[in-house]
This record gives sequence, C-alpha cells and structure tokens, in this order.
Amino acid sequence: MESVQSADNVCDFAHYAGLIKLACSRCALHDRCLPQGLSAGETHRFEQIVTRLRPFQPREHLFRAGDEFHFIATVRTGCFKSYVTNHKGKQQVLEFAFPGDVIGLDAIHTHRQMTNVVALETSAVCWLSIESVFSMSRHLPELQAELFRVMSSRISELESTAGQPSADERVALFLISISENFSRRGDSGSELHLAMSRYDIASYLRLAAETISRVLSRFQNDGVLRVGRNQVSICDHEKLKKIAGQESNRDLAATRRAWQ
Amino acid sequence: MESVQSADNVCDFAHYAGLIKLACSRCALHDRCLPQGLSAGETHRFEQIVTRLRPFQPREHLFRAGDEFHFIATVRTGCFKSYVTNHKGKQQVLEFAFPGDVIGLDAIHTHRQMTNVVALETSAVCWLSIESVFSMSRHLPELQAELFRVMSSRISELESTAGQPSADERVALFLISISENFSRRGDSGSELHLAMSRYDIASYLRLAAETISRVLSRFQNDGVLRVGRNQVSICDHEKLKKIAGQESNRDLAATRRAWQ
DNA sequence: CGGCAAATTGACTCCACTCAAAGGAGGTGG
DNA sequence: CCACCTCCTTTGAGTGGAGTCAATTTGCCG
Repeated sequence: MESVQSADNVCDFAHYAGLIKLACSRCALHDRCLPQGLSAGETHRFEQIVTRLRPFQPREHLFRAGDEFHFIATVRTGCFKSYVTNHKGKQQVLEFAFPGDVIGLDAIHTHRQMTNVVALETSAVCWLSIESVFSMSRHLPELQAELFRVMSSRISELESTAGQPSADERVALFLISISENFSRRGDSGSELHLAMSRYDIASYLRLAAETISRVLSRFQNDGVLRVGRNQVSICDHEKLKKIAGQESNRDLAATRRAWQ
Repeated sequence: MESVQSADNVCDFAHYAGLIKLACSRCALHDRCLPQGLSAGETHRFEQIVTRLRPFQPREHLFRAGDEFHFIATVRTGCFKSYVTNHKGKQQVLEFAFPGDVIGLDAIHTHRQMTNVVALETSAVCWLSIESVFSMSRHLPELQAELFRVMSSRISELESTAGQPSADERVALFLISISENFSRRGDSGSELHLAMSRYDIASYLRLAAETISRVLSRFQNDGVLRVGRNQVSICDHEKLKKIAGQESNRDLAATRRAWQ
C-alpha cells in the first residue's frame, strides 16, 4: 500500500526487485503510447529510459497526493483510478487510466503528485524518470510533440466533461467513452469489463452510487444494456448514443410540450 | 467578429495592420508569462517570434472552435472567455483568461481550435506561431519547462474544479480565485472588477444565472460582499473562505443533527 | 426620455441526493 | 464444505437544492 516514487527509498522498494528494461518496439501498445511516432532508432534510445515494474495488486497505490514528483508512468495492462480527497473527506475520482495512458503529467508544475493513483485490478506499468523524458524530448521532436499532444488532449477531455448533463446522459457518455477506448485497443466495444465499483463511477461522474445503479437498471429494462456486477454489455449502441448526445428527458418533455 | 488565425487570410486581417514586435524584457508581465525563467539573451531570442496585435474589442473573437490551429496567444490586458456550444445549443464557459494566461494549448492534439475565445472587454494579446514556439523550446529548456508547467497547471486546475460543491461554495471559490489572481498581479484583491456577465459566471460554474444572483444577494445581506453590476467588493475574506472550504449548508445541518 | 438588455426576485417544479433496508457476491476461517 | 462476515449493489420512500418560468427592477446608452 506504499507509493513507490519517493526518491529516497526507490531502490529498496519491492517493485524494483524484478525491474527489467522493456522493448517498446515489440510492445503491443507501441502505437498508443509515448514512443508512437518515433523511428526504430529513436525508439531504441527511448527504451533505455523505460523501466518496467512488477505488477501492482488491486488496491495497491502507484502514487499518493503530496509525494515528490520524479517519475511518470504509462499503463501496460489493467486499470488505475486517480482520485483526490476533498475537505469533507470525500473521495473524488478524476480519471480512469487504461493501457497506453500516461499517469502523472498533472504534477509537473508543483513537483508534487497532485492525486492518488491506485490499481483497480492487477496492473502493470512502465516507469519513466521525468527528467530523462524532458531531456530526451529536446532531442526527439516527435517525443516532445507526443508529450504536448497527450497533455493537450487531457485538457480537452477535462474541458469536454465540464458540462452538466443529466444523469442518464452522463452514464451513457461514460459507457460510450469506455467502449470506444476498448475498441481502439482491439477489444470488444460491446462487452465491457468494468474494473471499477459503482461508487467509483458515481464519484467520477459526480453522481450518487444509487443513481448509477438506478440508471443502469433502467437502461437494462429499456433494452439498451445487459448489466452484471463487473460487466456491462451494450445491446443497442444507437439508442445509447441517442441518450448521450441528443435529447435529455427534460428536453423531450419540453419538445413534446412545444409540439402540442 | 471574425477569428484571426485562419492561415489563409492572416495577412489581410485588420489586426495585423499595426503589428509590432514586442520587448518581453520590458513587459510588466514578464514574470507571469511564457518567457519567465529565460535569461536576458534567451528572452531576446524569444521576442523575435512574438507579435503584438492591435486590441480586441468587447465581443470580438480571437478564435472559433474548428479553426485551423497555427497560433497561440498570451493575454496582455483585459479578459477573454473560452466557451463551447453543446448539442443543445447552450453555451458552456470553460475558462476566463486574464493577463499572463496562455490561450490555445488545448488545440495541439487536433490541430484545430477546440473552443471559441472572445474578448469580454477591450483586450490585447501577444501572438505566437505554435511551430516557432515548439522549435524554440527545443533549444531553450526553460521555455520547454514553462510550456509543460502551464499545461500541467491547467490540467490540475480543471481537475480541482471537478468536484460538485454547493452553489454557495462554488461562487465563493470563484470569487476567491479571482481575488487571488488579481492580488498576484498587484491589483486589489478586495475590489473585483468582473468583466463577465452573471450568465457567463453561471455557465462557468454550471449553475443558473438566477442562482448566481440569489447567492450574491445573500452574501451581501450576510455582510460578506458588496455587490454591484460589474463590481464585487469582498468585505469579509475570512467568512468567504469559510463558505468556500469548510462546511456546506447541508453538512452543517447534518452536523447539527449529529450533535443532538 | 425611451428602449433594451442585464439583473433581481418570487413561485413552483423536478431531478438527484439521502436515508433505509434487503439481496447478492466474494473472501475467510473453522 | 459451509457458515459467517463484509462490502457492493439494488430498490424504495421522502427531501431538498437548484432549475425553470415569469414578472419586475435596474442600469446603460443613444
């Protein structure tokens, strides 16, 4: 349950017992991860600064808010959640990180980890010293560009979720986003394995866990989904998109009123 | 009302009529803007890629969502708002940009402007080709670091506003954030000139305009603020901070119940 | 002064939250 | 292997805070 990036004891930490250098060139995620766009030779240089840690167990923390910031991580397998604890002691989930995602880029400006990051299932990461990344990016324009792209898309992502759609809409958008993420990696976009609890989803979507439960049940009754404990099957993608992006219930009601 | 960064007609645009190179070294914002941290010589090199546009008038757009992305801007004077229009045609305000702030970094990953950016009052900006910035940043490590810092803190900022506090809390947090921003620039942290309308504040805080109005009125009755049309004076910073960060009304009620 | 948009205030509604209880899955130990 | 415990999930009932709709009021600018 200790976070691993504390500079002082990094070498003692169990995760480092089995550290190995990783061949990015042979990694299945090569095209969805930081070294994408690098030439073969550049990829080889990049590999020199990548360390692979032994897998994290569920509930094991990768970072803790306030820790010193020396490393970023990319997800190889599994799923992490990033969260903060607010002044009322309540957990606020900020992000779910899937394979290919980069973790820790929000810490640059303070030199401290801003969030807690914890594995939701058995998960593996690659480990990069931020200083090495920065200095290497000055010599590999494509790496620099990729870093800017990753940060830029995180900003866009956060901005795009800034609206305040209805609960139905939020849940639908969440499922679609997960589905697209899975599809891009070649997994099924219809059979979604959800590593996170209803509470985590609720916190992430700024809703109550009971609301998530109710919405999923209703979607199931409407034939849009089949819902299991850690599994959601999308039966009707079209209807789900309609819920997500077109008309909220409130608008439907308003539209009906306007028609009469 | 045209946006200015369209590559094709950039030279025809009225804003370019009076373009001049700007001496960052003599700019009052030097320490709060991109060239901060650069040596005198480096600042001189940086100045070569900075163009200053003639001032923007209120309601004049700097960018439009979907425009090609070739330039970023830093605010010299005035205030801009960044917004998107959602599928229901409703405006969602994402950011208010004040002097020293960098505009456009969310566009990197798509090569398209992601948001609309419009002046709320007469405002001046500095204008930078993104390609020049990127290539220069490879030779000026401090500039590269500053770019990463700016993007990183925008991510943190968006993450930190991800919670769902009560309307009172949101308004209080908003005023405190504006106040701190003004203080840092040497302006009064108590007499706040608000360039944006109640509707803009409401959209930014994901509340209704009427709610903003009600909350401000109540704060005034409680002696926390004095409220004018485009002016808010903070009378009691302590009480405001208490509202912002400690206990929501709901929690107070819950606490009282628990005490009995 | 008059016209118009922004802001305020009131009345009512509704969606999501809270509280509460029951059902289900997974893990642990005897 | 089963009993037990705990945590997660589901479902119901009632509440409340913010939204919506509507009517004024305020302030700006020609």
